[in-house]
Amino acid sequence: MPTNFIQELKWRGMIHDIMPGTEEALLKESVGGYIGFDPTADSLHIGSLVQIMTLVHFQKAGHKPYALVGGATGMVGDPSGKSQERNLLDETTLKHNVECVKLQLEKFLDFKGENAAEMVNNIDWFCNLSFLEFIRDVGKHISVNYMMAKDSVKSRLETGLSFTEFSYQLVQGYDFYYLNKHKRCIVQLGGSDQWGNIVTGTELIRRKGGGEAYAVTTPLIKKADGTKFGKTEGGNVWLDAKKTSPYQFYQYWLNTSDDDAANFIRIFTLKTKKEIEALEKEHAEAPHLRVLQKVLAEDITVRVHNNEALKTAISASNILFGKSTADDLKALSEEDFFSVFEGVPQARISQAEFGKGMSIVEAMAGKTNFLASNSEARRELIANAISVNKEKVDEQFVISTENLINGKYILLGKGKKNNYILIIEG
RNA sequence: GGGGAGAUACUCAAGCGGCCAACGAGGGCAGACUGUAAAUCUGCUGGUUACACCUUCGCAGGUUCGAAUCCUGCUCUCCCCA
Repeated sequence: MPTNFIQELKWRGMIHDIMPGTEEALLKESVGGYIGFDPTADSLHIGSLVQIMTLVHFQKAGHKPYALVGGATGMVGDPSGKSQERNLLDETTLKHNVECVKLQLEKFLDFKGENAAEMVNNIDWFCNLSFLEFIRDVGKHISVNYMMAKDSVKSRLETGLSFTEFSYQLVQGYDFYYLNKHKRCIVQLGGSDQWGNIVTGTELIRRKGGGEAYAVTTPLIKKADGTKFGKTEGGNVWLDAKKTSPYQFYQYWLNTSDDDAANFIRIFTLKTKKEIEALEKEHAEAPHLRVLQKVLAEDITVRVHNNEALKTAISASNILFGKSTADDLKALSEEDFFSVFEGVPQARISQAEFGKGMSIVEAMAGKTNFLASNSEARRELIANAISVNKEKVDEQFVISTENLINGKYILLGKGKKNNYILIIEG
């Protein structure tokens, strides 16, 4: 007997829109449900984490989750939320992306047991479907008028969209139909921008076979300060450790504002209502300890990466933001040093170039490009923002061999949050 | 087709012959405070071999001792009338 999936999402604030009858249908018996992931890059980013969590909850409620990687839909391009026609990815890149995304998704779901998760790729049912078959069997059931009424299409009529993007909703709709017919998939989940596409699917299922089909969408995640969720100056926050190091990943969550932390912990962790309320109380009593942010960051980092990565991220954070000194830095073994500072920008300079020493300005800008120009380095030095091995320095400072840790590397810093490692190669 | 307005640094927006590397606001960065927060206060926000020099105010020329500011042409944008 399944538990109440919809109520679970509701108290977590994860429901934007829901089709009438969905809750009842999901309570009757264990069924299948799916979410599609776009292979637009070779890694998912934390925006997709909402969708992943929805699938996780779906499975926990006793249903069978299907994670669909859009090998076929990726070839078409979803116009939803896009103001311009997209460029198509070539097939090789697409294949590569599909494989990468698949591997990432596999981490989160349980592929064993009665309601084991399943990975599907829509290229498998599209590759043998001919164009004529498609427009006869699928296109015949959905009117152009209906398709044009969708926001994703309507908002593009002024600027234009290709037939390819226009057809997208039919392609995605067919996915739903296919999974509904072959895998007993009765609900499609997704972000709120997917509502239109999902509904085309339920419509197709009803018209083509009279089957039952439902839809649930999650809200777009917003931050209280109005900036985009999941973005930093450096770009997206990725799930791939090669693109966003576990340290940066951990830091992103740790820096969640008080206003957002309570929402995020509901959405991105599996903590129960009781646990979360207790944490909120604790946080309210001692806000400076930032219990919510810490639990949030730890929980997600462990699930996306692993325990080991979390440990390193925490120790890196303690060293960079805690009370540690130059001596603590020097006490780290070389291996620890580099694993702690993985993901921190690095530059290498030859022994010859370093010579007996190097001015701090050259080390920050001229020779390394950590900062855009020597002028900027000077400005920051005057503002007392630059540190060498955690100690503030002034413009006169010259880095000498004595400052090098283990004789070969050194930690430079600008302000509280920017660190750079300079390595002298022998 | 006719008439008018405009194009200034990341964005908005002053300046209309020398005092302009260019007011101000936003954004960004940093300092203080703090909780690696918010709010607040302060400084910075073209480059360099730095009390000077160099490159910048749509593009290309010109006038002048000297122009972002004046003239000519070009490109683009907006508005009004038909």
